[in-house]
Amino acid sequence: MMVAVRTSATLLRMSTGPLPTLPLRERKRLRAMRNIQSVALELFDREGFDTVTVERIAELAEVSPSSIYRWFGTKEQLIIWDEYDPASLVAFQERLADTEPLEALREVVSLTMGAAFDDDAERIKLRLRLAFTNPSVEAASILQTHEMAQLIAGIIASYRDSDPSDLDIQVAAHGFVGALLGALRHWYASDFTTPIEDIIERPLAVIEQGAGLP
Amino acid sequence: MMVAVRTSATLLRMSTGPLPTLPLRERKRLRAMRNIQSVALELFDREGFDTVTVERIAELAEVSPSSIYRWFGTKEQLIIWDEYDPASLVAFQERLADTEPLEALREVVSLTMGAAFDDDAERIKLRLRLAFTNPSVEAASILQTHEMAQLIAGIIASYRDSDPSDLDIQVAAHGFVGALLGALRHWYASDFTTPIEDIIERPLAVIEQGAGLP
DNA sequence: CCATCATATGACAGTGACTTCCATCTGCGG
DNA sequence: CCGCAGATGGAAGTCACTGTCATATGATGG
Repeated sequence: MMVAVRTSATLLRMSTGPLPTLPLRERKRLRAMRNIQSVALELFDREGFDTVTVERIAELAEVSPSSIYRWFGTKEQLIIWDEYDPASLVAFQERLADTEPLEALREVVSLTMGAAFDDDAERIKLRLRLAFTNPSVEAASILQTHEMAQLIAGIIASYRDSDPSDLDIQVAAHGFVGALLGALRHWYASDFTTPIEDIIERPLAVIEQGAGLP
Repeated sequence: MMVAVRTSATLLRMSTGPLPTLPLRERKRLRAMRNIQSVALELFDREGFDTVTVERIAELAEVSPSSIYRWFGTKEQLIIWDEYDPASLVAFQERLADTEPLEALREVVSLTMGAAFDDDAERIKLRLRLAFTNPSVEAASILQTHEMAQLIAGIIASYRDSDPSDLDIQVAAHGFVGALLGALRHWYASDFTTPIEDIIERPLAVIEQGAGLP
């Protein structure tokens, strides 16, 4: 989440109905997960992340706690999880064939974050607010963005035919996601009034031209 | 830790004895904490972070688990905690009177990371390895660097007489610590063969001139 | 449409990090 | 040396998370 990237399939989707091609079992699980996340978000919003137990979410969503842990892994992922993340990753990797990494990143992130925000702005806001409000959720979010950085590092490395642990690449990848996280924090702090384009554009500009600070 | 910054007091210190000015009670607590951390690091190194329980660390260090939690807060902080961090922060803030923020950052971080590494290289290496190896410790480390970013953002903001949540400032601060974390990860991956100067210099260069990537 | 099989779910019993509370102890000032 | 404030240790409790296994349910071939 947070840096949620959506595939074109999502953009074409008009309603929130399930994709008809998926097996019945998968569809059921996704529907349950959507429901569980909704229940969890509402409870977290009303009573705070720490106060609400997973057991209570399970009761309200009418599933077993075991299933919640099997599907989401951790309590924090109830907020962080984004249904469309996997598909978005695929879309990003497809685009890499045509464009160079940073440009592909710009296009996909920009396009899909806008789409995600248009699609269900309130849910995105709530998730970001919860992420920046609670320390453990924040930690999980940050960790996730760092996994993204490692991913980007790997992609840039293969593009330049060098090693992912290369200093330049590490610094650029982590600098970017760090800056993106900072931009998202600003976005949240500004109550989402800053245009999305800026939120994407500035972190990329930092890598390309520097922050131009004092 | 990780971006450990040490005060000049530390640099002047020749042995590892306690500072004589501190009250007896504080000295005792610091001595206990040093010992607990040593015990913990050794156990984590030998048996893995998840396998070792806090209770067992408490037994070996001859303190109660209560005290460990009171002093360190979390199990992860047994690795992350750095005795000299608070004093280093003070040193950084003192230097801000003379120099502009980025330069002060460069000087203090460079000087003190070098000193820390010279002082007890093996301990630093071990802590970094544990931090980059175990997910929960990594999360805690990353969270700490983000607190550092917020701190830097605040300092730059007051220097430029603007708001800490300003987009430029947020992006620069988080970009820097993100890049620094990336550099540290590279440092660890290179088995600490990369010169420390580079580890500090590159992240700052990213902010000042960009990564110059593709 | 049904039997069979693979797989997913739910119930249960743990483990261990972390919190809270209180009795006890120990430096510290008079 | 005494009395006090604050620190420590001990015990009991909460809850996230993990394994295990019987049961249920969707997929598959007849």
